[in-house]
Amino acid sequence: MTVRTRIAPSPTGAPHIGTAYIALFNYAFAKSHGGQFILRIEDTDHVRSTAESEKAILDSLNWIGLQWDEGPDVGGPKGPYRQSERSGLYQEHCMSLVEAGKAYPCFCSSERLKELRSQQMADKAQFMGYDGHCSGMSADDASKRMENGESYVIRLRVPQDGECVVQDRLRDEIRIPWNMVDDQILLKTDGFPTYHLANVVDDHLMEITHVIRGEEWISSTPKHALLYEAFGWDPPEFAHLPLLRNPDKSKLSKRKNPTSISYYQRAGILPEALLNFLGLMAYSLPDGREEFTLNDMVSSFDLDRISLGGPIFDIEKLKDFSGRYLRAMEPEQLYSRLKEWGLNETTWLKILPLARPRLEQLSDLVEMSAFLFSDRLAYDVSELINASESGERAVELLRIVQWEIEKTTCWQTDDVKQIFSLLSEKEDLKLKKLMPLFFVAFAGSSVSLPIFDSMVIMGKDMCLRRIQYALEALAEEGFALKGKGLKRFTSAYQAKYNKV
RNA sequence: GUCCCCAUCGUCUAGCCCGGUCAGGACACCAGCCUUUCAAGCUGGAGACACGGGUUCAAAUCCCGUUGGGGACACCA
Repeated sequence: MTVRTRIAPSPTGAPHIGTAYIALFNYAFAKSHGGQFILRIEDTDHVRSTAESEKAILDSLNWIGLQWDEGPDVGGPKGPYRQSERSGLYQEHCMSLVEAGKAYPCFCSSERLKELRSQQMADKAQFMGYDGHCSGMSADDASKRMENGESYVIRLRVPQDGECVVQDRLRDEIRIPWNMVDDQILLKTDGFPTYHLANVVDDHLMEITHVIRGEEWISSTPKHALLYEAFGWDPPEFAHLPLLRNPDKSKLSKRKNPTSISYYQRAGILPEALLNFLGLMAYSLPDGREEFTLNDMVSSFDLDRISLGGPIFDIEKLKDFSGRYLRAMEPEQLYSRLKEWGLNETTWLKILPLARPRLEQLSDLVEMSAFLFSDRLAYDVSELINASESGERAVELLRIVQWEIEKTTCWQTDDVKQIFSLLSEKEDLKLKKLMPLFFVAFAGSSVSLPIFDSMVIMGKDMCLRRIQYALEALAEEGFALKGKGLKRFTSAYQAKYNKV
């Protein structure tokens, strides 16, 4: 039996550093056993999935140096590798479960479910989840209602009592009482599968032998185990990796840390250093070496050496690693990496039209454009505060723009401009009044190159990071939104900006 | 709240499975050396077995409990 592992990202946002981390271990495990590593796109959430995001994920994983044997771009014998192109498969499989009585149609409205949930919350119920309202319906009744065109979902029939024993490669067996598991939706109203169904069907059909994924999945593993059993399939071996954490130990999140791989790319972290560093998270080579290549890791890889404490993603140490790799390069090599990174003709030709009207000496150019290549700017906090009505107001405006940037999927000058036009309109402030703050936040000075174009050159992730840096600088001076104030501001923002 | 997972320097970790070396390394920090400065480099320093009970001649290591942290509880993955 050849080992086959997979990474199954969902294309619903910026490529996440955690995806690369999980992918790395899947890759290392498969390759160390002479097996295959597969990339599958889990785009069953058709509302949130985008083609841009899918592309960004593939690009990022490629950038970091991970290559898959099968995937949507390279093809393979078990394709298609995009779940949206496999809908028929899930429906067939799901209906076979219904016929066998292992799943059932449910006609409950989302209103009823919402009510149920808030009731459970209010009662502080021990069990939160579906109450099995439709589970006892006769097959006749159900098919009648389906024929009548009523919308429905298909739910998995989960045992009422007893416990599910899950084998985890990295832990002892995990026992979860069945009454903690609710009748999971398998097929949504739109006919698309949920993660649980699609994942199990695909892992089986793609002959995945080892499911190496994040710890967040432990509690839904019983559903997956039950599905394998219902289909009469042998389950793969499960290994749940500890989650990457923020410095405050919570699960790594973009609110508290840059999580997008493309940010690290823009910031000039070397991909081999990032990969090396990720290999140090929850893992160590048997010989204790800290600097290693992907091949080094593969050749000595031992999944059982994973340590289970959730590692904090420490950017300082990542920078140190990047520095080691950089310093080891010959100047020629360094120069070519610099060009590859972005210090090249293409970039300069984008910058020059912006800089030209402002030039007196050629030498002006370097200072003028330095911020486009920087990571963290040396902020003068008083400038940040003075560029707005007050420190508090600066924080609010930066926050709004942060949220608005996150919402955009396109990143051309017009898209950027639109963000600020909206802000100007909603906040009833002229752009001239509004923009100084953002000049300082993005460029480090209220006098700079045209900011919308500059933002496009820097890229969305770097812009987001600059806001974070500016917010940090303001927080050091005591200007911050947190706790209840943040909550109140967030809902006010949503009411104001999210008009549908 | 309920269920589940986890627990060695501030951080990443070695050691744990198979009890017995001053608990080892790396980042960060501090000091010295080198150096026109800084960085890098080199040398040194400070810094951890969460707590309480067992088992044992002996516990970071095995067992139980407590505490702490984290995750999950969606027609998201």
